[in-house]
Amino acid sequence: MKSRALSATARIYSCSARFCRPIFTKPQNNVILAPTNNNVVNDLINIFTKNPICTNNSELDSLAPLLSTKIVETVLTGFKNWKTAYMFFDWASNQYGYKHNIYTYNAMASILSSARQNAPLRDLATNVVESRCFMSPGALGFLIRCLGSVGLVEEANLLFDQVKEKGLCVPNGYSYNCLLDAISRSSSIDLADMRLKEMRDYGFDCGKYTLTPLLQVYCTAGEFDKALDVYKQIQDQGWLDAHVFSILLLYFCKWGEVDKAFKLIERMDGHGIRLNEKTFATMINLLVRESRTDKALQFFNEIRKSGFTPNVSLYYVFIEELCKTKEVVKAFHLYSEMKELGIQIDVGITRKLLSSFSEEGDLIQMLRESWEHMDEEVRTLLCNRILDIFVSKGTIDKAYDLLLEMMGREVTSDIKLRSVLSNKEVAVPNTTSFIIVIDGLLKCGKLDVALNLFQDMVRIGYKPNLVLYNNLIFGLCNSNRLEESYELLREMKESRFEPTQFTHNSIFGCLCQRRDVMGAIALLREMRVFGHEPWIKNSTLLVKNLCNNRQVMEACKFLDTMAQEGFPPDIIAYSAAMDGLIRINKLDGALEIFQELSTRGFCPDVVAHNIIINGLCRAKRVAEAQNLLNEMLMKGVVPSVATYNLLIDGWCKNDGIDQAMLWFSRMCESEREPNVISYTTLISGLCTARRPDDALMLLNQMGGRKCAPNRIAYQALVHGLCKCGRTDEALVHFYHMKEKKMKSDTYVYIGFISAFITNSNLAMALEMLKQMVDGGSFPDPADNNYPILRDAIYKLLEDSRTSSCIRKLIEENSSLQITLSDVGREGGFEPIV
DNA sequence: ATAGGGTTAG
Repeated sequence: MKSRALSATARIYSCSARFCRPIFTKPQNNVILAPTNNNVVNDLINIFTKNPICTNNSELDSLAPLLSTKIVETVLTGFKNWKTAYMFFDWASNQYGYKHNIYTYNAMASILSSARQNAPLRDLATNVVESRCFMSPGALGFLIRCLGSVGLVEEANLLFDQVKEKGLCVPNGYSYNCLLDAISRSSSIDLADMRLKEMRDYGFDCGKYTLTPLLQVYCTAGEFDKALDVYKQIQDQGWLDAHVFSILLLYFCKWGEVDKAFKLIERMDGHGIRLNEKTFATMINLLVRESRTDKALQFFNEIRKSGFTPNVSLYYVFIEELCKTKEVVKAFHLYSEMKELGIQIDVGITRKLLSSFSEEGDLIQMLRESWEHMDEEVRTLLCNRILDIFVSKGTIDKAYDLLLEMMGREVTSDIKLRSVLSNKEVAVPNTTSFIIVIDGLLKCGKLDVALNLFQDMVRIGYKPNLVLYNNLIFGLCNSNRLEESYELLREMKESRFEPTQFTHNSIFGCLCQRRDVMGAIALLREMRVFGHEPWIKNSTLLVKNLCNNRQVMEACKFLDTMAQEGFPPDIIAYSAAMDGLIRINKLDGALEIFQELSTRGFCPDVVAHNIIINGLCRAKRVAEAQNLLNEMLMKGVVPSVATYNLLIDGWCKNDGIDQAMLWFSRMCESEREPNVISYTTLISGLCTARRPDDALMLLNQMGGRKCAPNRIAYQALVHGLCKCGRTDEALVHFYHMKEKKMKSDTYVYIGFISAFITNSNLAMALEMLKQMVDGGSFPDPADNNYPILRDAIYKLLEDSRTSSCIRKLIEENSSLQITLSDVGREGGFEPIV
C-alpha cells in the first residue's frame, strides 16, 4: 500500500508544477516612465553603482530636482546590491522637495527583505509611520509580508496597529490575511486567535488565505487537534491545495509521524494534487534532522526508482548524515551513484566522505570498486586519506611506501597499490600527500628521511607550505641542527613565507638549548620587530641549562635582559634561577628575587616556596624554613608533599628528628599522603639519630600503606642500620633487595665493610668487598667513601686471617690494584703486586 | 595549526 502511494508521489513529482500563490502582488504602480525619465534612472543607477560612497557630486545635484517616486522605484529595482539600493534610498530621502511614498518604501522593503537585512528593514517600518505615509490596504499587506518573511513578527503587528491608529490606512480582509501570514512564521497561537477574532469582528470573511496561515500556526506549535479542525474547514470549503498539504506533510515529518505523512501523500494523489520539489526536499531534510534517515532514504529511493533525478543537495544531505552516523558503506553507495549519473560532485563532500573512513581496508575496498569512476583529484584525495590513516596508526613505513609508489617508484610493500588495482594507473600525489607523510616522519623522529623526502618533493616541483617549513625547522631545532634550520628559514623566506611566531620560537628554543645567550637575545629583538612573543618555556630552559653549567649569574642577567626587552619572565623562569642560586650557595640572591617577586605583584606558588625552603634548609636555617611553611598555610598557598618532605629533611639533617616526626604527622593530618621520599628521608634521619628500631617500624608502615619501598629506601635503611652497628638486620634487608633484583650502590657495600671492620668481623668485610667487586661496581677516586675503602683493604691485608684471600682478590681485579697503588704512594708502603 | 618550562629522599 505504502509503495503504491510512493510511486504515485514519484509520478507526480516529475510534473513539478510549481505552487504559486497569487497573493504576492508587485510593489510598484505599473506606470510607464517617460523617455527623459529613463535617462535620469540610468544616470542615477550609474552614479551609485560606480561610486556609491560619494553623494556630494555635482551631477547628482543636477539630478535631484528631477526625482519622483516613480523614478526612485525604478532606480531601486535596477540595483543588484542591497547596500547600493539602500544608500540611494537614503540619499533620495534627504533631497529637498522629495518625499517617499508607500511604493518606494515597499520597493526598498522588498529588497531588504530578500537580502534578509532585518535592522534597516525595522528602521524602514518605523519611518513609514513617522513620516505619516498613507497607504492602501494592499500596500500595507505587502509591507507586512516583507517583515513577516524575515521573522519580524512583532514589528509587523506594531506597524499594523500604528497605521490603523494614526489613520494612515484602513486595513481590509487582505491586510489581515497578510498579517496572519506573518504571524504564521512564529508559533504564537494566542496572537493568531486574537487577530482572527478582531478580523471577524470587523466583518471580514475568513477565506482560504486566512485559514492556511492559521493551519501553519497550529502545526508549528504542535497543536494537532486545532490544526485538524482548521484542515477540515479548508476541506469543507474545497480549498485543499498543494500548500495546505505541504504544511501538514512537514508537520508530520517534524513530529516523527512518517506513516501519516505517507498516507497523506496517498490522499493527495486521490485529489490529483502534486507534491512539489521544494516540499519533498524539506521533508527529506526534516526526516534526516529527526534521525529518521532510513525512512527518508526509503522515500528518496522510491522517487529515484521512478527514473527521476532528485536535486543534488539532497544527496549531500544524506551523505553528510550517513558520514556522521558512520554508515560509510551506504554513504559511499550514494556517492558512487552520483558519479555514475555523471553528477558533478563538490570536493568538500568527497573530503567529508573520505574522512569518515577510519580503516584503510574500507578505503581499499572503495578504491577497488570504483577506481574507474574517479577522476584524478578524487583518486589523490582517497590515497591521501589512506596515508592519513597509516600515519595516525603509527605505521609510517606503509605511508612512506605508498607515497613512493604514487611517485612512480618501485616498492616492495605488502599493500602495493598497483597490484590492488591490477596494474592500473596509480594516483598522483599532490602537495598534501607529501605534507602528510613528512609530518608523520617528523613525529616519529625520522628527521633525515623527512628532509630527503622534502628535497625530493621540491626537486619534482611541488610547492611546500608554511606549516611544512615550520615543522621541519622545529624538527631540526629539536635535534640541535641549527645551521640547517637557518638554511631552511632562508629558503622559506625566498618562497615568500614570512617566519611566524612558531618558526622563531623553534630557533629560539635551539639557541636556549645551546646556552647561546647572545644569540637568544639577538633573536628576541628580531622577534619584537615581527610582534612575536617568545615562549617563556624556552627562556626557562636557558636558565636551567646555564645553571647546570655553573653560569648562574649569566642566567640571572639573561632574565633581567628579558624584562628590559619587554618580555618579563614569569614565576617559573625566576624559580629556575632561584634554584640555581641556591645550588651555588647564594641563598641571599635567591631570597632577594623571592622578595622582589612578591613586592612586584607576582604571586609565588608552591614550587617557588619549596625552592626557598630547600635553600633555607641547606643553609641550616631550618627555623626560618619552618616559618615560611607556616606563612604558606596562613596565606592559603597549600603546601605539597614536597614542601613537607623538604622541611622534614631539613630537621633530620640538623638534629631535629623530633621536629621532623612532628611535621610528618602534620602532613598526614592535612591529608597529604606521605610518599616514598617522605619515608626514606625519615628512615635515614632516624638512623642518623641512632633510632634504628623506629626506622625499621617505618619501613613496615610503608608496605602497609601501598607505598612500596624502592631501591633508594632500602639502601637508606641498610646503610643506616650499618651505621648503627646493626649489621644482622642490615643483611636481612640487603638480601631482600637481592631477591627483588635491586642492585646496591657502592656506598651500601662500603657501609657494610666499614661496620664489619669496626666489629672486627674481617671475614664478612672481605665477603662484602668480594660481592661488590663481583657486581662490577667500584667507587670513583673522587667519592667520599674512597678513603674508607682504602683503609679497609689495608686492614684486611694486615690481618693474617684475610691477607692471602685479599691478595688473590687484588690479583684478579685491576681496580683494586689501582686503589692499592694509591695506598703505596700516599702511605709510603711498598707496592704489593 | 604547529609546543608547554621550575621543587623533595640514600
